[in-house]
Amino acid sequence: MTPEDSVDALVDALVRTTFQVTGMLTRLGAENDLSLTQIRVLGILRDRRPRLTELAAYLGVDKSSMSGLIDRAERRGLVARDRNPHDARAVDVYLTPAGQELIQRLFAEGRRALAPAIGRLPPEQREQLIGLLDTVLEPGNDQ
Amino acid sequence: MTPEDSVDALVDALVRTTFQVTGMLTRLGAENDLSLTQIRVLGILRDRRPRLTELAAYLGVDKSSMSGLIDRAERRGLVARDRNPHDARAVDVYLTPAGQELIQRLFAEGRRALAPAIGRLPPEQREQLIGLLDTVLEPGNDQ
DNA sequence: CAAAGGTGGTTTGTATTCCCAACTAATTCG
DNA sequence: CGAATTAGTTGGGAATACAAACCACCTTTG
Repeated sequence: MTPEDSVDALVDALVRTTFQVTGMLTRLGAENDLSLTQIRVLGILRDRRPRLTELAAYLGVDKSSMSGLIDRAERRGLVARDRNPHDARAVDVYLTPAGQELIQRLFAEGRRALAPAIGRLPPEQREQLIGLLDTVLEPGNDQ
Repeated sequence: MTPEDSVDALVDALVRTTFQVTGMLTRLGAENDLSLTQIRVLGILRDRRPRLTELAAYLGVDKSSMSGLIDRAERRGLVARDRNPHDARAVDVYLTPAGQELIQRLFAEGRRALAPAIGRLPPEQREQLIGLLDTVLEPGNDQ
């Protein structure tokens, strides 16, 4: 396998993994009245408090889409808005306790859904895989 | 790290990876007038010729959603329908040459977008990662 | 420091996506 | 053969998405 081939094969494997996990998340979301995008929003907010445009950029959607998305999530009591203290134009978004609880529950369900797949890997290989994924994704959104 | 912890950490890493790749795919799709779901459809059809309901189940959406989705993709000349020869109720979906060309181009763009991330991994670790991902996801859609 | 331009969000309008429920047609099973 | 299933489509209504227009606030510059 040449280095070029390994890039191709790895992109392929990453995309297939993504599709599989996305399918799982979509089903999980449907059971909880959440769209895939909403799940992604909650997942990102788990450990961040971005402004609205940052969130939109991270998710790859338009800021106007994000505005409505946050509207509905806010109406459901899952997230809240706050004016950014350093920039009066900006709006920070964060999880409410209810939102935190929900994402935590989803995460637990996700763990259960992925358990059979992960179980195919002995623990030491799991840690190896974690390390490799972390290396690949570390610096956040390049591009 | 206990085995239980490694499950948690791996789920986390897989989900974060999925979010990142999904963001990339969403942006890529937007540049080509494709929704994320349409990209997933094209991606699946790359090496399969499923019937409509299979496709819907795989993507985690309702078959009626899939019907319209295929309608629009068909109108754009990307996919085509064919009656299943063994079951007159069923409809097989497959990529047209134009669809094949498009998904190929998307794949190339995806490779370019992921290049900096993948570049952080030496070739032998890439192959290791490919192997691990294959092991985890091998048997297709369990659950 | 005031005007000009840039940036962050919201709103409006339109197309797409999605679920649900109802329906048709084909298959399977009793 | 008739009843129950299964595959797919259609129609209705909500959510999601982008683009464009807009307001408010920042930043830069003369």
